[in-house]
Amino acid sequence: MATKGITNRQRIIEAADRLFYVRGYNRTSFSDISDATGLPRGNFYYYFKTKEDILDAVMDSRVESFGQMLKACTQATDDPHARLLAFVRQPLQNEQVLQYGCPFGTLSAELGKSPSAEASRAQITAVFDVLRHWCAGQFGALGVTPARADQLALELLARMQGMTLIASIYNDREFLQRTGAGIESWLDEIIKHEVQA
Amino acid sequence: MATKGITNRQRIIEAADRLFYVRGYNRTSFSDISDATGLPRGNFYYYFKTKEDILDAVMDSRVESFGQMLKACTQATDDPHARLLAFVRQPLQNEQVLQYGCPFGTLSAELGKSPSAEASRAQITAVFDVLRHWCAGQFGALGVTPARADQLALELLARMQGMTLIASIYNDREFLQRTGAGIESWLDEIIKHEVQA
DNA sequence: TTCAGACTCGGACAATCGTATGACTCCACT
DNA sequence: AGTGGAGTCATACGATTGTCCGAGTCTGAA
Repeated sequence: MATKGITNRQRIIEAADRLFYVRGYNRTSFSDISDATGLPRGNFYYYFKTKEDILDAVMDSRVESFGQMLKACTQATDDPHARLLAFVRQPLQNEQVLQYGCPFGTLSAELGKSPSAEASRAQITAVFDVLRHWCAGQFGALGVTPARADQLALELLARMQGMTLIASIYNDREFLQRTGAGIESWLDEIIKHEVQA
Repeated sequence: MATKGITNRQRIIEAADRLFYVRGYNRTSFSDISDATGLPRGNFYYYFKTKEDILDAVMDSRVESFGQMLKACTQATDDPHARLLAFVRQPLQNEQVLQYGCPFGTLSAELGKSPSAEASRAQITAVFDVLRHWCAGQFGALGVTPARADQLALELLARMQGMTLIASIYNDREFLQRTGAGIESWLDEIIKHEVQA
C-alpha cells in the first residue's frame, strides 16, 4: 500500500533536493525532476499539489538532515566548545560546499526575493533558527548569558555563511580552510575572554 | 539619433537592475521589465539580443556604481584605515540591504548555480575582484605584504557578506549595526597588530 | 473471485517564457 | 523633396512552464 508510494515520494524529494541545490529552485523544472527520477511529470501531482509543496518537503528534509548533523555534534562530546568546533568543521569537509555553497544560505538568498514572501520567509527563518538555537545552546552551556549566547550564535552563522559564499564564488579551497581555522581561533578567543572557568 | 535610444536603453537597464535585485534574475521576465518601463516587450530585442545581455549590462552598471562608491571612499581621505571604515559602513546605511541583501552577493548565489556557468562565474568573480583589489590596496597601503593584504581583503568581504545575508534573513537591523561595529573593531585589531607605525 | 483504493502512467491544458520579425514613425542630411 | 537609418510598436512564433486529469495497473482485504 503506502510502501511503494512513500518510496517514490522519497525519490522525488531526493532528486528535487539535489537539483534545487545544484541548479537553484527557480531554474529547476518538473521536467528536470522527471528526468532525474525517471518518474513521469504527471505523477508528481499525486504526491505534491504544487511545486512549492515539493520545496516544503525538501526543506523539511534538509532541516532533518541538519538536525542529525547537530545531533552527531552534540553526542560526540560533552564539551560545548568541542561541539562548536565540530560544527564549524562540518562545511570544511564537504566538497560540494565549495561548488554550490551552503544548502540553506543559497536557498535563503534565492527565496528571500519573493513578491509577498511571507510563507517562504517564515520557513527560512525557521530553518536558520534550528542552527541558531543549537549554537546559542552551546554558548549558553559555556556560561554566557542567554542574550549574549544568541548574539554569538548569530555572529557564528554569519561568519560561516560569508565564508562559504566567498569560497564558492572563487572556488577557493585554501580560503575555506584558512577562514575555517580563523573562526576556530575566534571561538577560542571568545571562550578565553567571556567564559569564567 | 542615438540620444533617445540611449535613454530608453538606460531605462531598461535601470528597471532590470531594480527587478533583478528585488525579485531575482530568474524570476524576472521580459513582461515584468515591460510593465516597469512602459516599453513594449518586443522593443528589448532592439537593444539586447538575449536576456543574458541585459544581465551583462546590469552587472556593468552595478560594477560602475560600486566603482564610484569606492572612488568616493578613496577620495574622502588619505588614510587607508579610514577608507576601509567608510567602505564597511556603506551597507549599514543602505536600507534595502536589510530587505534584499547585497546586490552582488545575492546575485552571485543565484548565478553560481548554472549548468555550465563558465561565463557567469567569470563575470561574478570579476565583479568581486573589483572590491577585493580595492580592499587589498588599502591593506597594502597600511604596510602589510601583498599576499597578506589579499587575504585580509577576502576575509573582510566574507564577513560583510555573512553579515548582510543573516541580517536580511532575519530582517534584523540591530544585528546589522552590531556586526558592522564588530567588523570595525576587527579592523582596528588588525591594524594594531599587523601594522608597524 | 471480486472489488475498493493506492498507485502509475502518458498526455494535454492554458499560460507564460524568451525570442524574433515586419511594418511603422520620426528626424538628420543631401 | 526625398532618402536612409535609428528607433518604436504590435504581434506572434515555438518551446517550456506548472498544473491537472482520465484511464489504467496492481494489491490486499472481504
